[in-house]
Amino acid sequence: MGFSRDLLRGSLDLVVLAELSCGERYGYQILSALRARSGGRIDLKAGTLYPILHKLERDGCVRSRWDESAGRDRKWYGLTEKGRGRLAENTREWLDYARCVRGMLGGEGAAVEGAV
Amino acid sequence: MGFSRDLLRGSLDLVVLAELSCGERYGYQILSALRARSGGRIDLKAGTLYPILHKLERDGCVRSRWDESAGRDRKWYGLTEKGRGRLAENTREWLDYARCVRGMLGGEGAAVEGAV
DNA sequence: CTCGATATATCGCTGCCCTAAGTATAGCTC
DNA sequence: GAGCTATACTTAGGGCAGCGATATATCGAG
Repeated sequence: MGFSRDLLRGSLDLVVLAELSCGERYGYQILSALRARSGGRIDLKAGTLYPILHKLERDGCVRSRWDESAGRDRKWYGLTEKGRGRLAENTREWLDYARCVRGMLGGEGAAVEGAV
Repeated sequence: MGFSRDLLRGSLDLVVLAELSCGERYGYQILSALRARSGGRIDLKAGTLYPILHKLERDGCVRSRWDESAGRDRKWYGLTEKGRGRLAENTREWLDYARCVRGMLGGEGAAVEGAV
C-alpha cells in the first residue's frame, strides 16, 4: 500500500516541486500525477497538497494563475526562478540523505536490493 | 549541516535498528555511531533517541539489560527476533520509497548524481 | 575542584500532515 | 431535471514525533 506517513514527510515539498519542474500543473492534476508515477503509493489528499502549494507560493517558489476559460475553474501553478533553486537544493539534500541512510543499512540493504 | 528534521523522520527507527543489527549497543554509543557514520549529519539528541529505544522495547523489537560493572551504568540494547523482522520489513519499505522518490526526481536527480 | 564529556531519562513546545467538512461545477444516468 | 460521481479548491482542527530544556550522576583533565 502507501508508504508510512512519516516516510513521505520531508519529501513532500520536493516531489511537488519536481512535478512542477516539467511544466505548469493544477492541483488536482498533481494529485493524479503523483499517484500514477508512484504506482498509487503516494496518494496525497487535497487537504495535504493545497496547503503545501500555498506555502510554496508564499515563499515565492511557485506562481499561480486562475484559468476560468474551461468549464471548471483551475488554478495553475508554475515554478519561479527561486523555485528552481529550491528544487535543486532540496534534490541535492535528498540524494545526500538517501545515500547516507543507504550506507547505514549496509549489508541489510544490499541483501534486499542491490542499488537504490 | 544536518539533514532537515523532517527528512529523518520516518527513518529514525530504521537507522537505529540497523545500528543494533551489528550487535549490542548502549544509547550514548548509538548517538556517536550514527554521528560518525553519517559524517555528522545525523546528530540525534538524547531526548530523541531514548524515547525511540523505549518504544522499540515496548514493541518487543529490542531487549535491554543494565550493566553496572563499569563505573558508569550503561543500558545495553540488542535486537530480538521480532526486531530483526521489523528491520527487514522497514528496510524493504525504505528502499521502495527511495526508489520511488528517486524516480520522481527524474532528470533533476540524474543531473546531480547518477545513482543513489 | 571546576569543567566538559559520558550516560540516561522525561516533559513541554512546535510544526507538519491528515481528517473532516465545506463550496461549487461538469457530465452522466435514469 | 433529479441525483450521483468526478472534478476542483479551501480551511479548520487534531494528533504525533522530534527537539530543546532540564534533571541527575560519574569520570577524567586541567
